[in-house]
Amino acid sequence: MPSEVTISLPPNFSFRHTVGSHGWYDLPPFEYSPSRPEMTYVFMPAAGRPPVSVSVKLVRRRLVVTYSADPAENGRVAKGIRHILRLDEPLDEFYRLISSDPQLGWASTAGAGRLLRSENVWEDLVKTICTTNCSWALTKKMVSNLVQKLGEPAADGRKAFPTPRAMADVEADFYRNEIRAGYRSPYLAELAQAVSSGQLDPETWLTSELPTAELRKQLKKVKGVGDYAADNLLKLLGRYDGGLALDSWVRSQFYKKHNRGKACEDKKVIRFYEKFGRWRALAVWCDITEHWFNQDVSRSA
DNA sequence: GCGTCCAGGTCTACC
DNA sequence: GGTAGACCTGGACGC
Repeated sequence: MPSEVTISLPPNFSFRHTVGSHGWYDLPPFEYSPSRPEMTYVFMPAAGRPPVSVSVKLVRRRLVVTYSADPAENGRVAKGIRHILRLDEPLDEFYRLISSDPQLGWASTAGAGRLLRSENVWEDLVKTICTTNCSWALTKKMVSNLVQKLGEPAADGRKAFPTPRAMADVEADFYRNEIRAGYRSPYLAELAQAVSSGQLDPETWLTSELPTAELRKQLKKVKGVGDYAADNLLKLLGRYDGGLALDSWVRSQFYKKHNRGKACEDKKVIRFYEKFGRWRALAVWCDITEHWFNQDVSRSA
């Protein structure tokens, strides 16, 4: 008999805009199909307990989370889902700022703007490194390999993202030959060692009181994390006042939408979103992903 | 089927 | 601080 926990939602929350906010839903241990609005995820083993595989569905403006584990896991599961879907993130100021904006008003109407994230910063950090300098297909391959080859299975057989310890237990050659991480292999091995040994604790970035520019410097100290990766991580940490996380795809979308298809310097992109102040990185993302949700921009859960 | 070229960010060495 | 070249993979392309 599966356990179940129900989670109430903030008024401006959209399930599909949050889960589908960026590509994370397409990477294990997430599973999601827009045509079947149910998200599954596997929480890592914790405190000697095995991974927990959860299924999340929207039922009458509430999230119903079912999982095959002891009901004593209710607290952890509910807290984890709130974190992943950013249910406690205050976006009222952002929505007020964009509500009358011709480009972004749709996002406040739709309840978009919450960017899906993993249960912890460690997982987001490794996945972000796997997005750099390669196609999305290769990112999927690397992350799938990590989960399949180093992740621990939950009761239903689905595997969690590997822990720092599990990743520290293998050599750089394993990442090169088995994960197909290429030149990122020594970066992943070094990162896993640092986190596993306690030398680096990415979770502290969530509550860091450092100014965003300083925190960005900290992130860039991790090998494999450059400008784009640091800015992407800052967004997942809830900091939207860093850089704009401009990669080739974001740039090409901007050129199409705002520059008659012609390439331009990043300075022009930055100027375009300046008016959104400390929300600029979130504004960029909402703007260039608008077409993903064009079929229905109502707050349809 | 094979070889070549290219795109994709980051690192390091160098200026 | 800015720049060039290397890193590695997989897809596209030509033969």
